[in-house]
Amino acid sequence: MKQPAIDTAWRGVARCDACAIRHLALFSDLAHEDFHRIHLPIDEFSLERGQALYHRGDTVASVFTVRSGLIKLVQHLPNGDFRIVRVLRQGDVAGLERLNDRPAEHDAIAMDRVELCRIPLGVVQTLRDDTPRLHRQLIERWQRALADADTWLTELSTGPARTRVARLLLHFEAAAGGADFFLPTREDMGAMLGITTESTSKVTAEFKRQGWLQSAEGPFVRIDRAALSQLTVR
Amino acid sequence: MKQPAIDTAWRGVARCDACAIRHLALFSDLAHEDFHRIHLPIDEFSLERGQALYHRGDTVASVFTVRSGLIKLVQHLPNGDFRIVRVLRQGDVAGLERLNDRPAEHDAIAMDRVELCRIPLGVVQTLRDDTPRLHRQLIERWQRALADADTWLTELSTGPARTRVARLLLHFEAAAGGADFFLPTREDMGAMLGITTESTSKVTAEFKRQGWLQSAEGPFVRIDRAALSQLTVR
DNA sequence: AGCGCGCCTTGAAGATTTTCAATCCGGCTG
DNA sequence: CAGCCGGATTGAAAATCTTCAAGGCGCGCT
Repeated sequence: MKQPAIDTAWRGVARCDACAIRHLALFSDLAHEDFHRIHLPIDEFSLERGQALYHRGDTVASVFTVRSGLIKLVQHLPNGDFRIVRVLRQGDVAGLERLNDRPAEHDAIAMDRVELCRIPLGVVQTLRDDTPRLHRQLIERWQRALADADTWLTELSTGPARTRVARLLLHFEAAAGGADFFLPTREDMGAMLGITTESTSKVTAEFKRQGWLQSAEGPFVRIDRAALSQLTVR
Repeated sequence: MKQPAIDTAWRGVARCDACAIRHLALFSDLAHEDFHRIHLPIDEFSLERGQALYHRGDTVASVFTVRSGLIKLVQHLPNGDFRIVRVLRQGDVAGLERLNDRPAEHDAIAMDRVELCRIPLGVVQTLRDDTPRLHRQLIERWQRALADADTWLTELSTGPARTRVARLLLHFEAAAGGADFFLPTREDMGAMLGITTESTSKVTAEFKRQGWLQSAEGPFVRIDRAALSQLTVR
């Protein structure tokens, strides 16, 4: 069996009760006491763009929460086609299915530099069974993942290319809270939208010409929300 | 708020411990004793094709398990487009999100005659918190729903129309255990695949001409698995 | 500075899909 | 039985996408 491709930047043991993104993370609802119930062998590490967190079929003994950056979940078809079925961002959990002892269902790949926490399955499973709060959090995650999946299908895989790209950009912007956001490669965008890299490029290039998509700091961009929303309607 | 559209054939109070599809249903793992822990005000009823089980935004106080027939979960876009994001069949649970107190996320519509059990939320919630077995079942359902969603995206919304239709037919056949299966309307198939009704019709008509899709008893059909699998590869 | 590499952009031709309109078909109704 | 209705099918033209190929551009490396 293929082993997970984690061989990278190990930052150290985490202190979850002092975590900067605790309000977003899996353990957000744990009470102070819960943290002391067990020793938490949780550590932080990071991946560079393109590195895999795990591959389909892997049976890693951990789940991961994303501290920063973006992780794409990729699913392949026998004929070589593939789709990005979801993108995980800050606070999301990768590898939820491992909690049910299923092998990983996707390839999980860093889209940019990503910081993560590795949480041993055992920790989550124990805490889950003991603390209803964590339990609720977990269900919550399932729900969110599913709602996301449906949205992708309905909004990002329906209609002509221009519409899809517009919706994707609006999504990213919304997810970033209206701020500038990271624009993935054309290939990745295409894989999210079910269109080719070239088509994606043609559309984004046009959006740029129209001034509806402008680059900002570094790899970030901003959009003309109103204009793109227009495209979405018709 | 819109009320659920159930006004139909009420069959009566169910006896879950004697249910014919118990091994598939939500309560499959409950022990005999569990059934006696509470009185189960669960009843059976049915919908005719086209009738709604609930609508997006409804806050029905029940979940439903499908005893027979097919339910489509439909999601609409502001511009009037829509996609079928999943199809529920025997043993599946409709309205899972209600367990988390979220309003329904889709329109749930009968695709043919459907028999259902209505299970009050309270019953599930109580049992869930008391019996780990039911609890595991529930998580299991979430997982399955999510895996389905991903499959739809990867297999049914990717590639040219012929390929998608072929994959859809293979899916249906597999879900029916290789037996003859119910072929939805072209419109519904189109909504699952993200293509127009006409395109769907053209492809299925061609498949019929090729003899890869033949009608069987009543509304049922059978397929040439090998031939359609071929289309899937390239 | 020169180069190579990875990704983006562009064009043109060809293939697919959508659109729009007409017909067809089976079943049901008056 | 004629007529009607809701799908299903078909065709032709127009709109979109994909394919294939050729540059470009920016950036890190030597």
